[in-house]
Amino acid sequence: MAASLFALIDCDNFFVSCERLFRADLQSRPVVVLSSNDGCVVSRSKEAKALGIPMAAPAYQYQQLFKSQGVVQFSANFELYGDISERIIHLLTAITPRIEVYSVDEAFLSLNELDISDWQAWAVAVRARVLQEVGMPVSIGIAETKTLAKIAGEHAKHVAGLEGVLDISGQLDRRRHYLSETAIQDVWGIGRRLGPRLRAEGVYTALDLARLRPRYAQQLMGVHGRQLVAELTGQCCHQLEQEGRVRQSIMHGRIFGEDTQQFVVIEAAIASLTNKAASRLRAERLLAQTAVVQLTTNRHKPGYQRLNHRLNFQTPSADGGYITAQLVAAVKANFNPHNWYHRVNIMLYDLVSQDVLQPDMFGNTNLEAVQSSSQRLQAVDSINKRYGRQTVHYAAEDLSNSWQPKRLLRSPRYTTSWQELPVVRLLKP
DNA sequence: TCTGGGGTCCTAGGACCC
DNA sequence: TCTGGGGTCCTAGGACCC
Repeated sequence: MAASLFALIDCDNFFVSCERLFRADLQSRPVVVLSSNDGCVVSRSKEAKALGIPMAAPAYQYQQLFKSQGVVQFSANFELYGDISERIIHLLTAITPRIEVYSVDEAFLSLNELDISDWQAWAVAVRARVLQEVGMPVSIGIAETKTLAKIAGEHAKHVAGLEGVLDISGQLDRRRHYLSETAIQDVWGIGRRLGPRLRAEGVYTALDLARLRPRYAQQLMGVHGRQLVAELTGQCCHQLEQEGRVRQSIMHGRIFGEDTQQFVVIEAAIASLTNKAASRLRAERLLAQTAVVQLTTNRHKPGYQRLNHRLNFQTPSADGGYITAQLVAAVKANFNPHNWYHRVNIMLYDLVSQDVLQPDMFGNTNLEAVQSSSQRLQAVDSINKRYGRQTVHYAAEDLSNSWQPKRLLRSPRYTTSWQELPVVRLLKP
């Protein structure tokens, strides 16, 4: 079997870089992007990192610093980020169809099929092309396994002189050097729990981890540990995953714009989030057999309360109206009007394809019920596709909008809304 | 006053079976 | 009074990712 070779393409400070695309004036200023409700910092420019603003910092604790240092803040603008992400994927797919879109700002490419002699030069060219055609700065790491490519990508981003590109394939000394320069908690798969546990065992760097006996690694970290050691020594455990994987769940949740004791506000939020999830189900030709609703108070305040309700459907469904009605009824029965509710989550599980609807033990699929609701839903979906999302929606979604998160600092949806296109002004000489 | 949202996978333990 | 061993399924919770 031929040895494997991967490239990781990773956008630099993705959300911030998206905002900068349309704001040339922000190129060298500190910029942060905030989560929904403008709660915490989810993306930071290099300059913002240098000011000591940590990832996930609660924005309210840093307002003073933002002000004194001239940090520019944005609310997350996911419409914009999604569109930029698609453009990059489109470009990379033209380079090779052997691509795994790992997240909104990262993709793995399988390089085995490409006939290239100088990977370093190739990566430099790819990087220049993404910058030229989309305007996005990226880093590229190349190695025999995904875990090693991630590590190479991290160093490509930070080590001066590398210019955003690092190939550590086929060079044991280089690989060892960069592994020894990688702190254990920066290894892909080592999080806030395993990091301290490993350090307590004397494992401080990726190189220390690579040298563990696989059995011992498995004892410490389960089967992941064993795979991690293999990946760090160049044995590929994680292949490229292209589309075709079946999705396990769909979840939508929101922290409310303001905490509430009113049932109608919660009903509106449930209706809206459930219908969003259900239309995603239909877009992927799936049906859910289980739905869960969780309603909670603020966990940062005393007297934290959770209401958790699970429903199993005899006939799998993608009918947002039906699922909403069930979930709303379940919440209503357990609703406590003295609580200040803070957040609601909707989850759809046990997904099956519409095409292989399983009959129950008596041979029934309730096909008629499914078909009549699916005709109605198809009509709704095609209207919304043509005239825009939410053109047709449930009245319950309009009962209140006070649950909707605040996005006071959102930039225009430059590339996805006709009303918000960027405007170019010509200055007279 | 103010602390995101959307996912996946593994494991331990209980219930139950023969 | 004695109190096995092997197996499956389900669930909750933990851990990780971006």
